[in-house]
Amino acid sequence: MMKAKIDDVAKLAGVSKTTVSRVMNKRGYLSDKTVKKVHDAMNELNYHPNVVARQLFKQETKLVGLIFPTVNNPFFGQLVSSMEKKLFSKGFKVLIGDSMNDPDKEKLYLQELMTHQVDGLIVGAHNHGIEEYKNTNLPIVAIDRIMNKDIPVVSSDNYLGGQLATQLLIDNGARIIVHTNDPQNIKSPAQKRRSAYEDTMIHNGLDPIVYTLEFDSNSDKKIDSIKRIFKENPNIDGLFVSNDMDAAQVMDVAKDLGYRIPEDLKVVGYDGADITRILLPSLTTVVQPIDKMADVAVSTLVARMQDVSYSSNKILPVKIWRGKTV
Amino acid sequence: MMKAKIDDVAKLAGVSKTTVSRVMNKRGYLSDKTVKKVHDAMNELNYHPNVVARQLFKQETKLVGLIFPTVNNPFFGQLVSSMEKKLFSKGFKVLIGDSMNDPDKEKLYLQELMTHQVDGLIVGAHNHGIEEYKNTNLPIVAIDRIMNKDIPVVSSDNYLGGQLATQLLIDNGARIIVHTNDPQNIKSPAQKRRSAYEDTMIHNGLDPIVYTLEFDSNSDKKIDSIKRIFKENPNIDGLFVSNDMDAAQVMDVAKDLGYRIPEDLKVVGYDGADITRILLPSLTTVVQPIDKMADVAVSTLVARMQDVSYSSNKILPVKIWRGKTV
DNA sequence: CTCCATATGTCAACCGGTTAACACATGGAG
DNA sequence: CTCCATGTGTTAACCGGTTGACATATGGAG
Repeated sequence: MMKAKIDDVAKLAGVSKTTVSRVMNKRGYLSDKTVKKVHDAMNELNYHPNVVARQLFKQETKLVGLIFPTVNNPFFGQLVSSMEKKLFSKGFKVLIGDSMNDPDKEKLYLQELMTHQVDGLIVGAHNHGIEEYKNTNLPIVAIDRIMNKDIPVVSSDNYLGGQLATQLLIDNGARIIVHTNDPQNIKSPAQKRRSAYEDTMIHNGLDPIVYTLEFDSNSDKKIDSIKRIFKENPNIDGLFVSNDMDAAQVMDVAKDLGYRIPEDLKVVGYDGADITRILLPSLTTVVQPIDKMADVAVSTLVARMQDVSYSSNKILPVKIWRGKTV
Repeated sequence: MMKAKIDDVAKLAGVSKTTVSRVMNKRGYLSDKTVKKVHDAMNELNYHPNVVARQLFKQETKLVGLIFPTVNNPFFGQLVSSMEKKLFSKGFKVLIGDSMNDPDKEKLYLQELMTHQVDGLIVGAHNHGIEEYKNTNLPIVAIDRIMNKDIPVVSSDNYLGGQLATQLLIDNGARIIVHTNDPQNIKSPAQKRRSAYEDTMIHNGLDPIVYTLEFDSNSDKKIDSIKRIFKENPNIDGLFVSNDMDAAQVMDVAKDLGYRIPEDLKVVGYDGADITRILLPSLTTVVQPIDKMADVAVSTLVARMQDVSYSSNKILPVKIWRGKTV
């Protein structure tokens, strides 16, 4: 059975298709009687306008591309979900690309989003050196990463967060403090947390000790890396973990090795997403204002689309959530 | 600056636009020299074909609509993420609608997806009585819910899971066992877990005790409902919670009230999503095969799109993950 | 009488890619 | 000589909705 088209609605309503288009777009003079006739015909035919035709004509898709490492993660999941809601309320729908920290996947997704003629992009993936963004000629907002000077960035204060986390450990007596972070080829915001950690440690006359954890949750390789931290630092008494998922894994391994948290080992995580706060409320963590980041990112993108002025670089405040691990 | 069109590529390559189209679609006879000339021109112009025009002509968008309560939740987040990956590998992109268990939102999203001419739908929202699905004439796959006899359903074995969870509590000595569940107007799979719990309790000569928890995480109202469980059942020694997020909250409240888990109170959750397994590994829970559900749902949808045969009702097995809460 | 507002219709081009049908050219096999 | 394969071009219609320009009709105000 054929889908109803505007001509079918026009015929059933006994008006021209121009009139149907006028009713749909609320344009021109229209009597109440005609409007009702058209709506009745649409309902009877179960007519859905084909936005593809409209998109082609208007050169605008009302689609926004979101490129993020994954949504199966508390921080990114909440951020993407929050942005999707805000964009929907402004009449946009989102196409999501999970880049999994793989530059080739990120390029592929970008390519796909370009062919789908998205009206804008919000990019939170952190692969370095993707030159293709330069060529898109699209309004872009970046999350947590500087892409170039023309693209506004929304982030939380990762440096301050790193300072707060490290200082909290020091102030609570920790001295042999290890920091875990992403590989350095991944230009993620966690690198600022590392810088802050290192600066704060040196400032307190302590030795920075950094371990790299790969971005692939729950793999044996990661567990091995975590075990190596304890093996190589038997006197460890503090851990600043660059994200909450890793923090959970680190604590699990620590407990298996006999450490009591926080008596023997104090732990601070990072992100404080809603899911984490419910599933692991005991974790002391640096809380990013995720919903606020989403709000600012969407507002900035819409402002760019409309060529109105916007603030180029937003750094939103973080705060410490005191659980029980420090 | 204008976006390059197929005519621009043709002109730069010195061929006809029909030849460019033949190159893009790998159709007809083409010399290697011509193919190279066209590709070079595309690269030089940074040309992205406009799939909107193609969609209009071919009457196919390669978009799939996903309607789920939310993605900011371990179970749904993993399920949607997994489906998105599988659909992308088959050439589809997804448009997501978060219905938040609100029938009006679900209808609105469905409407929007229809106007975007999605090629199919995977529906995991559980609002009752949305008649509009009947009119879509689209291939639809449902997750965890019977919509009508024509729509294939993919679910895990919620009844068996409920049995296993309840029996595990009983086998480990619990006798005053409470079950928490969604409101009954929400036709979620959790209702089968409730049935199983009730049947298993009665079968063991015990009284079923069910409490309703609203679907809005971390609200004070929910905390109050949880507190009421302990107030009204001072001799409680077992809890079967219908999802892991609620289980975490229930345990948090229980600990605040002085219960030791599992000594004083044994707890079993449900879902076992990857995120939960990392953030709360101690939780004993019924693990759904989320990635397998995603795989089956996508395969079934694609089969429906291609009018090839498929299995109408897939119930996938669950298993118990023994953490430390039982 | 003229002009304006209201109301609806007609016409046709447009958005960008797809593609069928056919034309023309060349070379080789039967 | 005929037919087929290879290679490329031309033409034009199509997908569905949008919309400007203009036409026609009616009624009322100045």
